[in-house]
Amino acid sequence: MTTTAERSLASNVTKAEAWRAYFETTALLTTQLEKLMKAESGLDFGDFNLLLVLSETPGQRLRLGELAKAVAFGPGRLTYRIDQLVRRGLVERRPCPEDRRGFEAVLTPEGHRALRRARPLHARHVNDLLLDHLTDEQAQMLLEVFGPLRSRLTS
Amino acid sequence: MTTTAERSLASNVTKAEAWRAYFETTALLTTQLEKLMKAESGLDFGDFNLLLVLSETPGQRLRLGELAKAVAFGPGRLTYRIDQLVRRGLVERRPCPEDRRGFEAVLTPEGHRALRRARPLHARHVNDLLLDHLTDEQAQMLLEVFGPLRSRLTS
DNA sequence: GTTGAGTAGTTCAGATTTGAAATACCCGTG
DNA sequence: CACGGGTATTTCAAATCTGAACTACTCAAC
Repeated sequence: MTTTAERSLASNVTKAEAWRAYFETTALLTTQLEKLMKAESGLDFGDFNLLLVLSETPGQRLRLGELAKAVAFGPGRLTYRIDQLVRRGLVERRPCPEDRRGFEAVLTPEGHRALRRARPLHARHVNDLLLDHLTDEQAQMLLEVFGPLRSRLTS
Repeated sequence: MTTTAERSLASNVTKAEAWRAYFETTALLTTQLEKLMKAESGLDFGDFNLLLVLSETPGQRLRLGELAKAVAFGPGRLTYRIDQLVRRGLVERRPCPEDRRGFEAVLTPEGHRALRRARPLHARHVNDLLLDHLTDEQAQMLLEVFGPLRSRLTS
């Protein structure tokens, strides 16, 4: 027979294993993806995600704070990264009219081109490493797990 | 009617969304976990994982290279981190008898204690942030997705 | 045993990240 | 309009990470 306590214990064991698998594998996955991306396009993961977020926003512009939240960067890190992108001409830093404390990052045409070049590489690697190995149900489940989690963590 | 092409397109869209949710949420999650861990125990994520891996190994010792693989650290990074841990007395670096090029990291009693202290904190946060929100089926699925992926990436 | 290709770890310089101030501005209240 | 607490971003030093040499050793072939 299986008691409630035993069932809940078994569940916790599975959950612990799930955490380990998820956590350790994610480290491997992002490491490898990062390496591939940096080697093949000139954009590392951080660059790519910043440009991606910008590209999806109306006017391809975003307040620095919003951008920071979107990619989970602290303020110092964001300033540094944006400086880098500005120096490379992929992004413009422009003072914000409504709030003189603020700035917005604007995707430049170069930035757009760089993103366009990098995107298929990125997609290919993500497919190769992860998505092609997922059933539709698994993908659905990932969405159901991480979507709500994102809201919870963001709020 | 739904053609094969349309179905596969829909599937790819879901998969792309799943990737975004997974990837972005993981960044948020690890950031917050890192912050909580560092604040409450003296161990950050890297320390914790190194000690954890060591603690699970027979004799609580492991060749540096193995350890590096286990936590997905490059060689320079591992040397740096192990130095840190040695300095704090949590790990001992000991020459390897069978191979004079090599060293093994050994968990010290202090290291064991530090891990013992940190573990419940870690578990609590992981539960709060993620595991408590998962159904058993979802946990099972995470295991089924990331377990094989780990093997694939490790090999 | 000498040579030479390969492996384990370290070192070092440069790049990036962190965390804690510092600066400039916003906004509500008196 | 002056005050003061809050927000947006930058700055700076210290910590950490990366990648490319470099050192010391192994192992197999000659």
